[in-house]
Amino acid sequence: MPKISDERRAARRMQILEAAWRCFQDKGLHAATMDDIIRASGLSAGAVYSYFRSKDALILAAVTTSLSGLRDLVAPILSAEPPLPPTALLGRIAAAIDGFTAREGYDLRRIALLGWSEAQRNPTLRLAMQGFYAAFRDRLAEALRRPGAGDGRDAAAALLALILGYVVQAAIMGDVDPDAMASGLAGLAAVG
Amino acid sequence: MPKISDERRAARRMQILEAAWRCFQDKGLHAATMDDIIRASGLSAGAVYSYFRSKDALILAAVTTSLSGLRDLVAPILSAEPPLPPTALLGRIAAAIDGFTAREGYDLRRIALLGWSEAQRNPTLRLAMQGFYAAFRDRLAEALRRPGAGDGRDAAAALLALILGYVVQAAIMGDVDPDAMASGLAGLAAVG
Amino acid sequence: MPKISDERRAARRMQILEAAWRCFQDKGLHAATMDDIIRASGLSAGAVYSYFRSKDALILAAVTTSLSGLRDLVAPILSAEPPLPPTALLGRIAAAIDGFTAREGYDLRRIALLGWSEAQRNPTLRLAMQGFYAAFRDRLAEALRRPGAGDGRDAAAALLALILGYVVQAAIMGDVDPDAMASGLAGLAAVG
Amino acid sequence: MPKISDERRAARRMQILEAAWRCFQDKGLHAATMDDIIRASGLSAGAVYSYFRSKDALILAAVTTSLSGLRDLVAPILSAEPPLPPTALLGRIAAAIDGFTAREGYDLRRIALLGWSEAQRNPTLRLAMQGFYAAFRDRLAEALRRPGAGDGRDAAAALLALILGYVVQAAIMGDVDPDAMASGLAGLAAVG
DNA sequence: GATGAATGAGTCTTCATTCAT
DNA sequence: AATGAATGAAGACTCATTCAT
Repeated sequence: MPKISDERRAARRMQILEAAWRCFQDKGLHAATMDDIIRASGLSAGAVYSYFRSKDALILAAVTTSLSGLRDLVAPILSAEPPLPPTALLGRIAAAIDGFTAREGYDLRRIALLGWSEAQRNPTLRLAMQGFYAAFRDRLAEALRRPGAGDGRDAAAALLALILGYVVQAAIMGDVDPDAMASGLAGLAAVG
Repeated sequence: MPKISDERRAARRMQILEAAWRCFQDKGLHAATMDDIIRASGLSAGAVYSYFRSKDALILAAVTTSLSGLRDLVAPILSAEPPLPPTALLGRIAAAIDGFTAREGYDLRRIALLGWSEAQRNPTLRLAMQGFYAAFRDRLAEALRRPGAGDGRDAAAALLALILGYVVQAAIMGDVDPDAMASGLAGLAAVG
Repeated sequence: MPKISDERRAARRMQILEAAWRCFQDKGLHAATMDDIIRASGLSAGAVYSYFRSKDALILAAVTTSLSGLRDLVAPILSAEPPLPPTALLGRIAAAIDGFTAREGYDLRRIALLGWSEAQRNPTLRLAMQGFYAAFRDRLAEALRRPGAGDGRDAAAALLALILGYVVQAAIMGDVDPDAMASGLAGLAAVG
Repeated sequence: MPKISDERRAARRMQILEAAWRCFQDKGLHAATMDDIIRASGLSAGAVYSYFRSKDALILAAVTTSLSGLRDLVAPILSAEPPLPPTALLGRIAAAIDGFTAREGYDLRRIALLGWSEAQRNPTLRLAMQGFYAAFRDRLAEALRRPGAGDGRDAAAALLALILGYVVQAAIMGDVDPDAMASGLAGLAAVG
């Protein structure tokens, strides 16, 4: 076979990544075997390994790719004009996360939890995640900044916590939804 | 009279559990081997297996025990009289979580993330966690209930999200603290 | 099982080593698989790996153990009194090598060739071999030293070459014997 | 006229062979992968396989080609007139081997050791080597034959042993040289 | 009761070779 | 003719669990 086109390479890569997401979601990052993923991808072992050097590399790619997909989806919400209030921001972002999930056929919220867990023992992954979440928090701070108020740094940390905590509850409990979250934040503010 | 007193049995159990926490934190739930834990506990393989039927049972015990330790620590905060406002609740609970961690010499916040991940493929663990977090959220709802307001259910979900999200940020980023969280929530309310 | 006795451990180790010698001789160091050796040893994979950390470690042990067995066999020849002349030394040592081989049921001369080959890419093995042959050459030099003559250093290198070259010819050609070797050296001296 | 001239084919063949020598010397016959050799040769997999049917065929060619290169280099020494004495023969041949090595940029003495090792499990290679060394020993016997003496057969075996043993010591120890070898043989004769 | 050596199925990964383009 | 992506059968090694002593 002659050189393969870049598009075809990218398509194959995504094909493997989607197989990995499915397997990781079903069995977890460690219990999913490379053989599971290879079979699910429809390729051979050698082919998969020519796209990802190792299982760790595949895990890293699976997690960071889902993270950047999410970033792209959330970006327009953060730069809405005029800026959205925190409750709307929370509701919209949570809904976007749900939509991301629903669209692809596997629950990337669950992949996120797997990634956090893995980040504790995989330094490369940890760094990637730290970078991602730090940038995300910065963007939240910008979206929350108001003339005459502070830099929005703590508020951004709180809003990020709400988002992450939404993901955890969605993955573990399965009984939360974006609107409830937004109204819950409003309720907290009202009691406050 | 049994060969080994109940006290001694309980002490041994905790000795194994602490070894497991150390190993799990260092290497993750799957990468930590039973041999690692056995060695760290100072006992023999047979002894460890006489306390925990399997690695899964040990994982379950490690996670649920850390969860109930946390519950005991947080209980007084929830039943404070007069009831604390949400920001204070958040700040105090986050501080209690940090204290729990600091006191024992291993970071149970990290164990929590490992548990969430594992819960996705381990039904028993998932059920245990769902029960724990549902009860915790109920107690938060009680603590947030005010005469003339709603049942505090959504607010409790939001507050739980803030707490869980604090744990995630603490474990992954390491750059958040209880006070910042509390003031961030206040900031969100102010902007909102 | 309780702690195993040192004797039993040593016996098991030798059992594995002999299985390894057989397999290495039949297939070579790399073509012989751990599975071959495991099967030949009659033990389980885990048991074999509890005695030898890796295939490389097993190779190292197989080669160095055969080397030290040989050293023990040759020692008395080198310290014969009165000292033997070079031709006798060569004949006796070559015969001892043959005997070592014949006695054990596998041809350690062939293992030697495999070891030399492996030493080129395995630094640990190379160092072990350099140490062994340097010491052996020193002992040859002592055995060759005569009052009023030099230090026997070059002569020892030549005698070592004769021995090593004998091993090569025996392994590759199979048509040499100790006596022919000794008389050949005498012939060389006569022509010289 | 073929698409590619015979010259060009021969040049390509040598290009692959030299890549193979470099790789084999660095990593050994088995640890060197076809991919290593393909990359080192600068050709494509298909191209390399059009010159050598299999890795075994390439190994065979690499070893036998180096052997015949050596034979050509040594031939004039063996047919010197008047015939050289054994010590001179040994010194000159050892020096020629060193020169062969130095000239090409990779150490064919080491390739020889690899070949001996491989010959034990590769019958074709073993036959090729037996043929080569038998012929070489015959030529040594001729060169050693003197009127009124025996047929020089044993002496040739001893001289071949000295040469092979020189190669081993050079490859493993790296602390021998042709002159020391020659004077060592003289010393042996003197003590004898 | 306690020990820790042994088990062996299962994991990740490699690599000689082929063949569609 | 030439390319290099794809194949897939092995290979080395691990580790939860058991059970003879």
